[in-house]
Amino acid sequence: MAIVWRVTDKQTRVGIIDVARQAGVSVGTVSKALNGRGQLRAETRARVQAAAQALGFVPNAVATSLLTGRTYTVGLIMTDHHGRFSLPILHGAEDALGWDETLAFVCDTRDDPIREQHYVRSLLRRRVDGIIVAGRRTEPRAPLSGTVPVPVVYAFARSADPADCSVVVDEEAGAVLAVEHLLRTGRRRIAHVTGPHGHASVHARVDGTTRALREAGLELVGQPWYGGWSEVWGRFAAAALVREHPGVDAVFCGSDAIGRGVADGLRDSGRRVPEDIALVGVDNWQPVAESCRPPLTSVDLNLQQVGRTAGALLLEAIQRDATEPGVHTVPCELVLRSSSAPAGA
Amino acid sequence: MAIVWRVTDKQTRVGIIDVARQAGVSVGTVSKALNGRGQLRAETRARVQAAAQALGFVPNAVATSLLTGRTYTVGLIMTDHHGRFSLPILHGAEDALGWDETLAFVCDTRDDPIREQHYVRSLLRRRVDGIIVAGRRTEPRAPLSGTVPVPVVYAFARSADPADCSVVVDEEAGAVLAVEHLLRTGRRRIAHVTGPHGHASVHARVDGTTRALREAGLELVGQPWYGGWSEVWGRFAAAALVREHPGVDAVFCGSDAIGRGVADGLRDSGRRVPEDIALVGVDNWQPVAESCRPPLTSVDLNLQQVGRTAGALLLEAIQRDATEPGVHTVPCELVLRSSSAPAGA
DNA sequence: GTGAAAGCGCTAACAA
DNA sequence: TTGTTAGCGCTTTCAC
Repeated sequence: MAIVWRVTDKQTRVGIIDVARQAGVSVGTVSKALNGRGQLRAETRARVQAAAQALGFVPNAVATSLLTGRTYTVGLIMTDHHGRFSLPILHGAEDALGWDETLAFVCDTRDDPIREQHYVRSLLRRRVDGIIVAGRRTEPRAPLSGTVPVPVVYAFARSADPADCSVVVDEEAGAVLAVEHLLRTGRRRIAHVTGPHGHASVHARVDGTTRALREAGLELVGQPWYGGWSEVWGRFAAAALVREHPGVDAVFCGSDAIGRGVADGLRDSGRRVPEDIALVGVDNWQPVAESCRPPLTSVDLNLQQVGRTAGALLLEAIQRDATEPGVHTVPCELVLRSSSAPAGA
Repeated sequence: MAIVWRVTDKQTRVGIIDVARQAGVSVGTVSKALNGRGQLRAETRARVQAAAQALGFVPNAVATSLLTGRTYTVGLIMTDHHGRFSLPILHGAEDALGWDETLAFVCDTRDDPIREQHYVRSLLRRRVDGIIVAGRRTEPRAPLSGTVPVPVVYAFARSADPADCSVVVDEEAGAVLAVEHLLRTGRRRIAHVTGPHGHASVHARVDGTTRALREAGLELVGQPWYGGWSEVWGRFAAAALVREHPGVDAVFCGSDAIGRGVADGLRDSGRRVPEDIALVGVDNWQPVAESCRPPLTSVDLNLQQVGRTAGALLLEAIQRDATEPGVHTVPCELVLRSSSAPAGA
């Protein structure tokens, strides 16, 4: 970080001294007046405020931070460059942290651990009050490396260290939600088309699916169909599925993209959605779920709520100067669209 | 902004004084050693560095900023909450500004001018070196309100004030690119299905389309089809289009979503893409363009380049303490996929 | 009710 | 080659 010493620092910026001079008081008085502290005559307070206003005074938060040790900034480390997971988390965090109080540095690691380390150092040099680490996948991730003397909350992807504070989505319960909905609307022969073997999300959703079915005294139709996260995979799987299990009357899909692919594949195979086969996806990713034919019922991961919770935990940790360890879970929500309307309807 | 006065400020944080003590030198020497300035014996420099290392010293950028007047931070104001436009811009800007030097505060205005004003104030209080304002639509937008004593660069949506510095995409040239490609691959009866009347993007693309056709001595098939940005609109338009103009052999679509809808609509109407009708979209939005059947050729808006240019201009403005006024234009690029393969292929 | 002064952590001039 | 010191802009204690 090359430091440029400003030879002719623009003295145009008005400081508290200027306000003091203008108002005919001392800097201490200005500080008290502007921050509503201390015992001041109302008239004085008003005079100072008028002076600040007139001069266009903008307090220098850098100086305040140096003094108080708090910067009212946080770092958000994200690993999904498209922001589909991290932006909702950011919004939720802003809500919890007070968007008009705390500003967030957003750092996209582009999945490079070196880059991540650089960003953490950068954030710590700038004395952020805390850090939120937003994941792209839900497998536990390695905690930030090195000593991090500020609170850290992991969001979406939990930290592998249980002593850290993490906020995650209850993906298994989300799958249960989906399957129970299908059962409630009269479906009995339910298949599951999902993403790649080896993804934590995939397994959580498989577990939830089989559990919900078992509790209803049913079994999954066939094995889970593991593949990719893409529509192409969904289309392919749908064709194969109806060939192997012609009696299937519902498919719970591991993502909205898969769900949309399945919808198209089923239509190509001459099946009607939802009349013959009902569909539920995961993500509630609007551009996909709403363009699907028919629009796709989907499990919303509640990412904004994840962000809100993470923000709230971080705030508490900052104020108490200690992080609440453990994994905090946020429930999913089912968003109904026409792909899962009862067969009779 | 409530200030919390830390009664027991954690003295655990090691400062330059601690390093000085540890290394047996003065703070001035530590500063020089760590920043590679001044004339120091190599041995001293090494000793100081070792001490800093041992103590886990992380320099306090807040103090440096207070002194030098530069924070090495910028604000990114975004208005598209999903980040489809602003995140690529952010990435480009990071590249130009040096991601290991400058950190960005990301502020989502959620399309609320009040909120925007708050954010600007917040950024200015924190003494950001500059601000990038990323738009969601390409109509000129109102400049940031109030006095902004740092350089501002508008990206994607230009500022309505020509004295401001803006970086925009040459959307009209993008349309020309698309149409010329269709012409080059043997198409002659080209239609245009696009978004809502009244959007600057829509008009730029219509203009580019008609210009390219005129230059080839051709005319658009029918009128431009104005509608929405959605796939649903694309599907609807495609059906109507082939009814009204059965001879059409290509459609330039105002967005990838529209393009994908058109692809589906054409297939439903018994037309083959690209054999009977070629398709080109705009945005090069991967999830849509690649899932399209067939994958959609698309005009890439080069948003990352927009961000890079904006970042470079901002950096220059920061260093020279003056913004280069005017509108800087970034060209589009055509990304070929199978939807526009020659009819013969 | 208001002013004076110390000091947050650091850098750069200047003195030694 | 190294140490000393002033001061960035602000807040708070303490004296008045």
